[in-house]
Amino acid sequence: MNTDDKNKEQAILEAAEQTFLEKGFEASKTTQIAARAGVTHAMLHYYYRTKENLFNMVFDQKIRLLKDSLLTLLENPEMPFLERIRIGMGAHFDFIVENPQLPRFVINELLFKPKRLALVESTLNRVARPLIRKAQQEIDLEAARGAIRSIDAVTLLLDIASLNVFLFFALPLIRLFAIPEGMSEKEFLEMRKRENAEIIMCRLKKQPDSNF
Amino acid sequence: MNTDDKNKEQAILEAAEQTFLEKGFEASKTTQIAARAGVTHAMLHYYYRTKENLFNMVFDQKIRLLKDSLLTLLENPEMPFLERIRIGMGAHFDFIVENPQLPRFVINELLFKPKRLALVESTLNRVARPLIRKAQQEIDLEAARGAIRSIDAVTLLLDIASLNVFLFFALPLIRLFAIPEGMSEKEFLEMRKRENAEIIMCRLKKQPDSNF
Amino acid sequence: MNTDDKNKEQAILEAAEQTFLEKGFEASKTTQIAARAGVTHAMLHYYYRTKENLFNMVFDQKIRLLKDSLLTLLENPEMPFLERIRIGMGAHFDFIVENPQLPRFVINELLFKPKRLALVESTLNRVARPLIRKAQQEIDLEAARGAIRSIDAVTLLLDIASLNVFLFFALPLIRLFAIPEGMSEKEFLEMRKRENAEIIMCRLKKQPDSNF
Amino acid sequence: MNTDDKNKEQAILEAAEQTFLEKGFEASKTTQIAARAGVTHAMLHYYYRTKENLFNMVFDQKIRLLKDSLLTLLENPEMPFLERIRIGMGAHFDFIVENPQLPRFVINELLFKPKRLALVESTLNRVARPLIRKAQQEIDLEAARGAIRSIDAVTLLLDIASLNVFLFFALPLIRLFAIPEGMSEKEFLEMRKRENAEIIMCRLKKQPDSNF
DNA sequence: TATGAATGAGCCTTCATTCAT
DNA sequence: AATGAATGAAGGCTCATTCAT
Repeated sequence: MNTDDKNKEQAILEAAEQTFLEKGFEASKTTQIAARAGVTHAMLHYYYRTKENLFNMVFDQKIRLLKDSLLTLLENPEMPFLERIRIGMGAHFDFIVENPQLPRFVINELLFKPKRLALVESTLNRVARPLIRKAQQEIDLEAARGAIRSIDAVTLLLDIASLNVFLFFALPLIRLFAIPEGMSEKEFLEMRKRENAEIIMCRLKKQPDSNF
Repeated sequence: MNTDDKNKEQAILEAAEQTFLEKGFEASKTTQIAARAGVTHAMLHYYYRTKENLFNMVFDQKIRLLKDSLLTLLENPEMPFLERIRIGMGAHFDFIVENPQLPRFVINELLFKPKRLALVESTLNRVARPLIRKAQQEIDLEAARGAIRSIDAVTLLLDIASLNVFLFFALPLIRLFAIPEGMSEKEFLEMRKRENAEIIMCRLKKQPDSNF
Repeated sequence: MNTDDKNKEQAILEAAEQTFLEKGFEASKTTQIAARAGVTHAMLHYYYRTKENLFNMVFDQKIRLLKDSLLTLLENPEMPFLERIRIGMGAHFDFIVENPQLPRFVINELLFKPKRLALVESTLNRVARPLIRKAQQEIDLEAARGAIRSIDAVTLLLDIASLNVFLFFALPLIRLFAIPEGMSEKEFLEMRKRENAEIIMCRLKKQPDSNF
Repeated sequence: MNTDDKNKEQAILEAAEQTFLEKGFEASKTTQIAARAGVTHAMLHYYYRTKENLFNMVFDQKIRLLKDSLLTLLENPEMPFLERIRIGMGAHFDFIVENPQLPRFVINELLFKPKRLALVESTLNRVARPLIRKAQQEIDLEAARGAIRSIDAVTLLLDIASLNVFLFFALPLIRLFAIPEGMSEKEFLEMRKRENAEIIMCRLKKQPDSNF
């Protein structure tokens, strides 16, 4: 297999990735993917046999990307806890900026397709549970020494994910009328990044009863 | 037209609604919708002519539902500002509990389909802009009298929506391993509702610089 | 059956007639005919059972009309032969003006549908052959007494029909660019009527050898 | 692509041509065309995409054929005017003998389909008008020098077309009972060819007033 | 490896016709 | 008599996949 072959195979994969991310499995057509990759339709099936198979390649790569990025985010550099959260949130946000179609893809093609979700369930249990347990331990430690309010780890992670991810679902709407005059989209996103971190900081910060 | 007849027409609409909400336009098949409704395939076309048309009926109803609920949420009962936010957030949350598939439907079929988004753009501009302006005025008033921190209205709304909506995207995942032992899903959602309100209250509350 | 009923039945027949004449059997739809007649689709089938049957009613009526008109044309008023030809041609021409869609209908639905043609073959033989024989006898008589050139009866009839009928096939084209400036379509048709008669007269007129 | 492949594509086109010529667009079914061509139904769509498209291929070719033949007919060999008319009429007649279904096809699918006629209107104006003008000039010249009676060019062309074309519409009828005993169809057509030319010659010939 | 050709299955839709009331 | 509802059959078309070369 020479470079050219690899290129073709890769071109198909990239065209498939773009198409699947944009439209999902059903609305994507192999003919169109092949055309986008600049190869014959038969070629696509020659390399990847079935649409399902091609989709799985893309899917697995995206899941791997997601897993890797999450693991990276949860790495433990020497840094105060809150600072690490703040940095981690920023990195998460930036990751989505780089992969803006990924959240929708994951939700539509993984979370809301029971069959596919079942396939990754065991992996999730194996990988996610320990991570969350570890995170909880650290949070408890911080709370115990009075650095932050006590909080459930899942709750915190969900808060962060909600703020960081949902923005990108709302973006097409926001573009229509909610970006302030004179502000570029990039600036808007920067502002949101700060806002999101701010909210989480505020949430974690030790404070008097929120009795108002 | 007796009850049975109406039932058939209605059954098709309901089957279509479920199917479209679950799978989106492309992945939904009229044959399958008809089967689900317990009618012949031709019957579906007899009542609704085309798949597109049937979809639009469902779509329009959902958009109307969304619009009505938003307007209700933004109504102005006699109540302190923060309390109104809290109540409104809860109502919003409850609305999604009742319509858990709606957010994904709106995102996939409206926000990420440029043609469809373009169709409602003018309506959005007409309806949403004034509401936001009004909200901003009120916020500014509250901030001026020192009741809350100053905040951009869009930012606040986006914060609220993010927290309330994204939860339901993550739910299939959460069900797998993140609901604490002994807690029902209902209890979990109740907890999240409080958490979301808490975060927003915290965000709005007047406080010293978050200099930690 | 009261007047109203008859009206409905008649309305269907008329709508069918128009539609079948315009578009032929296959391109005509019973739904459209019913709509055109202002009755429900089921009504049409209630009265006429099948599309085929409805078509036959229209068809038979048109064939009868055609036959009657031809018989009228070939009637034998007391008049010199050539004059009778001229008058008959004009009447034929006028008949087509009144039934401009009939020739195309007959050609498409009768002459070029072998099955249908077979159905009327025996009738034709019975009716047309004697008429032609009689015409030939008269022609031969006239020729014998030197009033006209000798001619085959079928040839003459075909000449006449060609000139009178084909004009109406060419009319859509003629309308586009061949009607002289300042001449109305009606005037154009009058001119053609005279021209056609002129040609036939010329053809029949006793003359020296056409050796040029 | 070997001979067989081309044959298949070609076979479809030929089957389509025959079917469309026989029945027109609406009454022709792609399934039937495919069967007639001896290929699967999907194959037809593989090569020609849509029925409309396949029809257009046939249609355009027929229009081209028609145009070319007309231009050939109007070519200007060195020959006396009347002789040229006679030769041209014969060629026209022979062209229809070779393409006996063409006139009906043109009338039904072009002249009586306003949309299609509109499509070619500009071409017609561009091509036909000058030709007619030129023909008129020549006629006027001949008339001026006393060689023929004066006549409108459109009138003459219509006379010729009527006689040559209509015959083929009447042919199914003529076959049934109007071909003289002992005469073959071929001989009959030869006779008609002469008759048609004779009539036009007679029409053009300088003569005393047709006052009989 | 590469590809044009080929196909079966399935989808959306229309339509003539029948049925129940 | 009248009609809304219902349906089987068929039509046009797409698409993932396979085959022959």
